[in-house]
Amino acid sequence: MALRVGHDRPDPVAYNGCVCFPATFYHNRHRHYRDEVGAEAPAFCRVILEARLQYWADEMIAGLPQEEFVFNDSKTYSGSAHVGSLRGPVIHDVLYRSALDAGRRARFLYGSDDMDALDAVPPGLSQETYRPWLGKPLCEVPSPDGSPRSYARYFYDEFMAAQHKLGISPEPYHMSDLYRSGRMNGVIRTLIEAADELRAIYLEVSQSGREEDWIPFSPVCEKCGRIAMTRVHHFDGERVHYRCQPNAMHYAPGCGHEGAVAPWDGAGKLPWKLEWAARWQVLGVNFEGAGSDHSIAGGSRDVADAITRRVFGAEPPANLPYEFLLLEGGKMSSSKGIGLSAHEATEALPAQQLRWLQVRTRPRTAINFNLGENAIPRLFDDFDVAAERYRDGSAEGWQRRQFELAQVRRDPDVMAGYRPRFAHVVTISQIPGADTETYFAQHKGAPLLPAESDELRERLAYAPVWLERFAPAKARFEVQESLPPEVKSLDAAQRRFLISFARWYEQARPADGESIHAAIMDLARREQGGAGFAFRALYRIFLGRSSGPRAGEFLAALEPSFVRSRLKAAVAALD
RNA sequence: GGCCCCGUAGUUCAGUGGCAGAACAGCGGACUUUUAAUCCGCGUGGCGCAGGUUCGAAUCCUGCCGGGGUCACCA
Repeated sequence: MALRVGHDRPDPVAYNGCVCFPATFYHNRHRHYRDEVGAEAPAFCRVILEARLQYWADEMIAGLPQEEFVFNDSKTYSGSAHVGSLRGPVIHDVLYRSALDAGRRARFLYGSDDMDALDAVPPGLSQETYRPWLGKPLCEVPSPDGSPRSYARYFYDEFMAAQHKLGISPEPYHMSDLYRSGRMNGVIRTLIEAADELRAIYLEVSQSGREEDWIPFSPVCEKCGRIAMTRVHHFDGERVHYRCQPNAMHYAPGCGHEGAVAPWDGAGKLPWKLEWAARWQVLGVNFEGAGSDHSIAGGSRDVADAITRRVFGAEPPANLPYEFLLLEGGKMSSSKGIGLSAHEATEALPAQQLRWLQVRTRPRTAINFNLGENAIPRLFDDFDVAAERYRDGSAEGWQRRQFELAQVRRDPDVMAGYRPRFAHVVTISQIPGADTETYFAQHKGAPLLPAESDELRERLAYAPVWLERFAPAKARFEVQESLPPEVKSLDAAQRRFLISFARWYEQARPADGESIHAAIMDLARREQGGAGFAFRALYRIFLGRSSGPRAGEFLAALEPSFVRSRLKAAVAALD
């Protein structure tokens, strides 16, 4: 927007009870007064910089009139939900918490679209067992674990467990319950009777035609039990007349049955785009973000919005299009076996870091999620930096909110507490017998608070997972149980050093890493060429390699009797 | 082909009209060169390219280049 001094005037912004103007206007005004009036600009031209420093969720909530927010999100469980599916729940949970923090009333609903058909058998499940179920509603398909719950319910429970780990606890619902209880009956009738209008909406909004006798409903076939390929061609006021079409879907055939059934109480379902609009009415949803696949111009969100306005005469929920979570730069696909399920992700890295990863990124930006090399330690580091800035007050307002909303549990002691660097914990965790609690209390400079001990224990518990699955080889080390045979490769200077170091260690009985480090340097100085040879000798006999963690602290953390016997054995082997 | 997102330090990314930032890596130091654990210090930059708007552009507009995503039906 181009502004001219003394001409255009931007819309004022209400902020904290003051009327303010955008920065551009202020600067133009300021120049105008300075150059043409020869005076200071009046005080009413105030630039409120804080306004653009808000966290996106708070800004969004502040801009909406809802007295009570009803957030909704849902998913079809045709298999394990992949980790990218967590983006919707995280975004909605952040908005939900933001609304509550703003003093609004709010609910957060999460649905299982379990009237949808099974459209593929995911890899890992028996093709023979599940092929007969293709095309049937997920609420009817048996669970993979043999339990009485449905296939959809099994994967729903798995995904909700992952959500709970991230601190997300929406109110659950299942579309099959909504249909069977009759709560959908009213909107089903409205939509079936509005078939002509719906056909027009499809044509206008998404440029896709529907046949003249198209009725928007898919009954469960009374003969074969499939729902995906039934086509209704007539509604007589009470019953829909349908045919189970043999060639409608590529993944499973219809049985050819022709019948008529009352479309109420779970006898079938609405097509997706209509069902979306219908459930908004039934559940009173007034905010629902949509993934970028739905958010295409003329896509399902546009159709659902148009139906809400034109058929239900209501305003559609506020929208927030969001991008996906990509793994290693590519889209995850459970059917191709690429990617990681949400459940697996909560085992591959701590829930707190998984939540942080998503909360720190704005919804419209795709998250490129990596697990390899040092990605996870860096995630810890980034989180810890945010925590430190939160603690010492140097964080901007939006950064504070980002950190608050990233918390799995909003525990003030944890948020403000000391946290050991993850890479540090990884190293200490590999030293057998190390007293980690004491070690990190010493590093902190004070005893650990209960919440800090918990945090340490969580990191200690996760360290072996990272070491085993993702760490580069050089991050791993192992104290050798017996003297490594490569001790023979040590040279004369290293042998002399080990003899004198063993003697010193025997006499000094050192208790702390610093004095050990000092002794190593001291003894090494007696040889030529720096201290490297001495450290390499120690790493060789304890770890079987030529480098390792800081030697002083490392040796101090080991059992003294073990250190003595290993030194003795090494000296003996070198004779 | 249409649409959306991204392109900023070696790397991953913040910043979205007002003095180019952080983390990690790196470099220097903490005993006279051990180290992917600690501490202190140091920012290494044509903000993808070309125009435009503006007093002022990484930020807004147009076009282009590169990367990713998405677009029948179904969901």
